[in-house]
Amino acid sequence: MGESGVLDDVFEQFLKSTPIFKDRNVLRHDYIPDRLPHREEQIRFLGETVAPLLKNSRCSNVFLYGKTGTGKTAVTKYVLGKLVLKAHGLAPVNICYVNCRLVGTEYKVFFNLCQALDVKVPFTGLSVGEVFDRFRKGLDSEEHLFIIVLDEIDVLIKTRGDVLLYELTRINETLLNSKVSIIGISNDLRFKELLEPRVLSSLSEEEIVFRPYDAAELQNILMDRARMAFFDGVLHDGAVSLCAALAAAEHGDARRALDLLRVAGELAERKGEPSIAEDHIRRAEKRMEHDRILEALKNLPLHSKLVVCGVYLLGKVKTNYSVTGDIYETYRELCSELPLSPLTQRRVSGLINELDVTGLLNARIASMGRYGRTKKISLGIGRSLIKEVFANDDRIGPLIDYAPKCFAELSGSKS
DNA sequence: TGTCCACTGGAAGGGAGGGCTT
DNA sequence: AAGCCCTCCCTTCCAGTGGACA
Repeated sequence: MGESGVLDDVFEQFLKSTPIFKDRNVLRHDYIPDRLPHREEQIRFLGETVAPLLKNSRCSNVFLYGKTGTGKTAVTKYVLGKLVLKAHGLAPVNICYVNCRLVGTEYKVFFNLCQALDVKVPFTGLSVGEVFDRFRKGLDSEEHLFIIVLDEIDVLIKTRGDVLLYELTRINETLLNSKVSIIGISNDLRFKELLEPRVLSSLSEEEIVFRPYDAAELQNILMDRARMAFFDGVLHDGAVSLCAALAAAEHGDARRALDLLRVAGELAERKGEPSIAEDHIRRAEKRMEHDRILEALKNLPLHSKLVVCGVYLLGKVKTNYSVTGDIYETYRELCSELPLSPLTQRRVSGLINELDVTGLLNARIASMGRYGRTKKISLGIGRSLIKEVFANDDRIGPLIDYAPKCFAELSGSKS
């Protein structure tokens, strides 16, 4: 059978199969539904807080916190969406939503704020102070009620300190025509401790806490969405329960629950199966974890890949763990194979820490007494996964079966 | 009990890449 | 074009450290 024959079969099977999805967009996490079950209280509170804008006065700054997938972003977008509709013709309400983690630096946050006001700034080159001044001028050139939503605000503070927030919380003192309110959203509850007291008190004039959903609540949310996403009778009750239970175990993350449901649906669809059962959910879970790691590994910078590759190769020779020094030696060898000039050990040590945070490696510092103090490092993921990704990598591929010279005698004695 | 290893992690600074003002 | 000033990524330097060993 030729390739086109195979494809014909695929398409035919797809067309013949019972349709699963009515509307799969409903399960994406940027979708904001008309109803947000179990968040009525937060919606009302946020609504009450921003309502003064409708009468042309500034609203209090609000600080929302809770773990990922507890509905902070959804509630914010939902309420602000309604507010903008309501304010039309009444008050010059303007909103800028910034995700600090995606945006990255303080500079880029202001860059985004300027764009929201149609103020032109280059994407690099200016001092932060300069961009801030332009933002302020742009803002005050006409009357604005400006709401700044800083999502994942904790990321910004951890990398850059709170200068930005300090400036922003004080900006109203220098504005004549406009008023600014800030909605801060944080996943990290410890975030408040990192903040200067003045900034904290002005930022959290109001506070809203988002508790994790429990399994029953997640189940309601899933049912709600599933009704819109799937055709009737496609989704087994058991599948919903399992999905809710899995997500509840992982700190009540609704986003994850919805992802599971969507992937499970896609698995069933691809197999041409008429319904989604518990087994699909389980397979979806495995699949998502697998994909997540694959993606993370693929997108690593070259030097980080080499470090992971070094740990992988050492793992063949040594059981358990390796230490920084060994990994650095191996890494240097790999560099000279490519060839590529190696980074310093200090930097590699930093890379190892970064990889530890993402979970690709496990690193913990250990003191070996007379034999110094170092990090014990092992792979955080399956070896087959690494081989799979690196074998298809242009630069790393040829190194995947390399035998580190510095540990040749070890590998020899082992085999 | 003190020594001393093999690092760790903070701090400062360099230079590449970018864009500003004049 | 010259002179500045940013950010980002990296290097260099160095004081600090937990615990096995003498």
